[in-house]
Amino acid sequence: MPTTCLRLTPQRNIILEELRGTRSHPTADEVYDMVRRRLPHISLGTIYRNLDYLHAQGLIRKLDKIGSQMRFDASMDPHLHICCMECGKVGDLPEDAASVSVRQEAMLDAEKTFQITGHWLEFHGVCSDCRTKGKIG
Amino acid sequence: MPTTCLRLTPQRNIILEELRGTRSHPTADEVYDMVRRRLPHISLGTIYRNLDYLHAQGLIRKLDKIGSQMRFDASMDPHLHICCMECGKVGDLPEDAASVSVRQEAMLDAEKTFQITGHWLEFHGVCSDCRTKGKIG
DNA sequence: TTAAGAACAGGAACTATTCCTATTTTCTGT
DNA sequence: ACAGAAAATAGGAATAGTTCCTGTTCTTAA
Ligand SMILES: [Mn+2]
Ligand SMILES: [Mn+2]
Ligand SMILES: [Zn+2]
Ligand SMILES: [Zn+2]
Repeated sequence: MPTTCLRLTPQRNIILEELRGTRSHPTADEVYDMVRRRLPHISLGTIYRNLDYLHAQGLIRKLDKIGSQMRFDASMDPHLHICCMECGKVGDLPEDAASVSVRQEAMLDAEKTFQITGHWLEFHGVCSDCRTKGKIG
Repeated sequence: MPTTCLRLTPQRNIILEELRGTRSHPTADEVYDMVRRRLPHISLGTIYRNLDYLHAQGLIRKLDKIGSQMRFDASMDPHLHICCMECGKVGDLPEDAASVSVRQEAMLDAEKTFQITGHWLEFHGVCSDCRTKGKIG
């Protein structure tokens, strides 16, 4: 059996290290800026390709529903996200902060057409920076 | 007091009528195709501008988290959405099909930084068309 | 060692959406 | 009804996040 081994090139390693070193859920070009300090000749295409690769390998998360740009997250333990409606900052919520309960009887009709496989839940709010700005300005 | 009156131009009226005549949650250029049959000279910019206007006036919904394109929905009664992971089709679920319960104690820590104002919940699944295609092909 | 495959840098292409501008339509006060 | 002001429109250019392409370099496995 051909083992689909994980190939960790220097570029992939450094992308992963940088992502693991932040809690800011950076966009692709924020990752680009972080990685370029250590690999000045890396290309943005390599950033995108390898973020996709690492996500496909199950090593990082890809948040494609938050804001207008994709964001990436190296923490794989189950948790929820909250996004500031003013500045777009993304924060973490503990996994048990909220739960989604589904009423089967109400789903039955929908299940005739759609087979439900999962869901996406995200929270919206205002971060502390934007709240203080709002009070002063 | 200056009353901010609702301006319903012919273009806006027809966009609204077409959107109210479908349950397909169309994208902007699908609305464009629908409206162009009745207004052959309308521009895509007018479609976008007026879909934004109608959304700002609270007359339609704008689904910006589903798939890679915005989708629009004229049914304003509260309901949830389910999106086919194969073809991107969007369907409705009754509002009481699912509920999100939030554990206040788990939120307290997060509330110190983020003030939570709302949330977004959407379901993922496979539509019946894609299920039959999968079985045959 | 060598051939095949994978990943790379750099930059072009793609595309959904927004922006710009000259023209037309609608509104408001007289 | 009329004139001036404000808003909306058509058409097309610009923007920007992401993907794709190409020639080159690196890695892996006989
Ligand atoms: Mn996170
Ligand atoms: Mn709907
Ligand atoms: Zn903020
Ligand atoms: Zn489908």
